[in-house]
Amino acid sequence: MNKKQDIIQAAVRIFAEKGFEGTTTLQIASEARVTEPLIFYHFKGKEGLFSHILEISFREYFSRLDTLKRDLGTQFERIKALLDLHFRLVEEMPDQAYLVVSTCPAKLNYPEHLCTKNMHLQRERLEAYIADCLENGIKSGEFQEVPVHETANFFIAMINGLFRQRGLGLDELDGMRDVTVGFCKRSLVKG
Amino acid sequence: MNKKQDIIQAAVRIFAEKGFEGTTTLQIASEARVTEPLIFYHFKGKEGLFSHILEISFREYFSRLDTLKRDLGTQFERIKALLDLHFRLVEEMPDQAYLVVSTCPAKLNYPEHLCTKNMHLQRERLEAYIADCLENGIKSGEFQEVPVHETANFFIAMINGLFRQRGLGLDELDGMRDVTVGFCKRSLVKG
Amino acid sequence: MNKKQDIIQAAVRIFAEKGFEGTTTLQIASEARVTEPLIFYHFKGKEGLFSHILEISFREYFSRLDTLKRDLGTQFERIKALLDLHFRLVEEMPDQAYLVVSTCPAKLNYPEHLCTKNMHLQRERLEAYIADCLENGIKSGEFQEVPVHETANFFIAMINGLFRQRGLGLDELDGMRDVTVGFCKRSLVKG
Amino acid sequence: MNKKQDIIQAAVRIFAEKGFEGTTTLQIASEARVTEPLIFYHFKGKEGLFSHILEISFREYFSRLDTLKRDLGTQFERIKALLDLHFRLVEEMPDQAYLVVSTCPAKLNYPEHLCTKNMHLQRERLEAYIADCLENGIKSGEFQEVPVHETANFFIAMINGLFRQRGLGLDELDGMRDVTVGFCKRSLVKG
DNA sequence: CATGAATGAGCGTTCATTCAT
DNA sequence: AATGAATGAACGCTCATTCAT
Repeated sequence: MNKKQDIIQAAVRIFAEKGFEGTTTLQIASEARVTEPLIFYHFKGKEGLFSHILEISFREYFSRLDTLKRDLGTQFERIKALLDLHFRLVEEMPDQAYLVVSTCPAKLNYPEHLCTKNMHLQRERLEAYIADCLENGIKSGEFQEVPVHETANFFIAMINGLFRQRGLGLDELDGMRDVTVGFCKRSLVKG
Repeated sequence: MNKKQDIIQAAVRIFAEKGFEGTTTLQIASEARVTEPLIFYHFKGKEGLFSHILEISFREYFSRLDTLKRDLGTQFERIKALLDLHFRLVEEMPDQAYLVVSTCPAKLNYPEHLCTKNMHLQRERLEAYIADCLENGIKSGEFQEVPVHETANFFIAMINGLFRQRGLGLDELDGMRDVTVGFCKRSLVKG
Repeated sequence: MNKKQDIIQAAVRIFAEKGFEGTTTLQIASEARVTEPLIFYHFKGKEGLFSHILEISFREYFSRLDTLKRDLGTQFERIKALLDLHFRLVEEMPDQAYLVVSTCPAKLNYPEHLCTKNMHLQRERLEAYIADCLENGIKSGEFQEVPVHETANFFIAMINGLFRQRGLGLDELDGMRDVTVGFCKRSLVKG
Repeated sequence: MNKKQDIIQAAVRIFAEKGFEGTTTLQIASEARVTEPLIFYHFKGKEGLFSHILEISFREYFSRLDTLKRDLGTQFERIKALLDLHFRLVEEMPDQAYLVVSTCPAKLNYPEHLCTKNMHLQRERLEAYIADCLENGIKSGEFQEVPVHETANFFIAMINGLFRQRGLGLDELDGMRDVTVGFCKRSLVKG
């Protein structure tokens, strides 16, 4: 079991760094201090290992999304919770986070690919969550009137952009979270 | 001359779709209706072709950045001009735009790579431009007081996120531009 | 004990179907509902298992040859008994019969191989038996005068051809036996 | 073109000696004094090379069958011509002949395989030819009355057996041809 | 007796690249 | 300018085998 985990750990790191095609099974095996065939023994091959990692990453991600509560004080606190969740994710598992964000889009042309299905699922869930916040906030007078669908879409793009930037090590996390939250709050919340 | 352009065109499309490692010279040659050695005759090889494409893409991008005027009416109009520039770019040359955004980050570990240099250059220029807008706007009372550096960083991430999303065909362009501009305006501009 | 037999049974079938090189130990293990190392425990390995099968197959074959009686009524009845023996063999143990006939020849280049030795032994015994029949038959006036050595050789080739054809399921056994016997009888027996 | 032929020549020899699975592309490349990738350049791979060889072998075989004349003096001369054709074939191109006879049967489980189709075609043609000879010969009184279908089948098995034996170098050709022809003549032709 | 984990050796294949023409 | 032939290097993967348990 130890070596199996070593493989996963090494693979996550290298896949994140070099992408799927740019990574060789030998690189993974070397970094995991294991021989190549063991990758084929535990997972079914390079693709299988990659899928396994995606699966556990998406599972972790979706399970975190599940923890978002519907009944917080204000709608903006729900928005903030969503942003926090992503900042925390990228902080706690930066490689996995970046791996998904950077390699999955390349698979969007293959409708049956694990990436495609999960990415669409992710977008649907994020959009539903954000749209719900916005609608409630607008109805209750907490938020400005904004086009719900497009704004949700904008949020998703923004989150992805922050995600990638963070994964690439191009900014400092602490400041960014507050600035992001502040930026969104001023734009959405009335007064 | 014709075939050279055919190669570039094919390469841009396939590199954008499959990434650098995921693309083979045979695929490019086939799509360009050309034989492989011609790629080596015109460019120095796969890497050379890739670099050539990056070079012209970044050149086009930077030359567009150069057209941004410093003395528009308000600072937010300058911000808006920057956003417009990116939306227009992704609309006019979607493959090149997406290619740069999606494949360059993978090279950030190689400090000497064309991608790395140009990406850092891009970030510096964007940051300088946005920071200048923000500082002027804050000083003149047009903008809220925001942390300049972090907000510029946030803008860059946001622009990248929108860029990628658009390149992936995951949203509709028209609505997004207005929503984005509106979102930023409400957050920045006083009153 | 049970599992050891399961392995042999599975191996005979798959070796016969796919040849020695075309068969993997995993295939055998799977079909025998056993793990691969057990093959190495009971036999010494793939080659050992193969040899074991050859050994029992040839043993069975030679022991059947031993039962052929020298003092039947006519020499042609001895020929007929030989043909019958082979038809019965392929009927009773088709996989083993076909396995030997189809995989052994490939080993003829290795003089030390079990196959080579046994095949030469088989040819010698068949030739001796047939030649004896022919010589006696010719001397007694039962048979036409035929070149003994070459005719024996012809018989061996014919038997092998029928064997293979039957093993491949390309003809119906019943009719073939009578036709074969009749064909040889008319050719050999006088008047 | 030279090297392409070298590959074919080497492949025919080694495939014939070791079978399809027992042969490695490296062996072929080495014997042909060529690098492995050239096999994939000219043919599409190991399987492609194998198919190519089968194709030209069967083509040659069938084109020889086409030359068999229908209007020879006697029906037995037609039978003799068929036997001669096979003895000549194995003499002139022993490797190809043996290759087909020894490796094709293993593919009979795959109905779509080139081998399967061509082997069935071969059997049909041989059976049709032999059956025609027998029927005419019986009608005209040249031949004994024999069951046509089964005897044709017997002939095919016999030819295959002789073929294989010869390909394996287990007998001497010259004597065998006369003995075979004589054996069949005595059995078929009246008086 | 039996297995899960692990490996060394080698296989068929791909790919970017070179070279003679 | 352009190509067909050819190759060195490396890749993902399979397989028979070993070993600790």
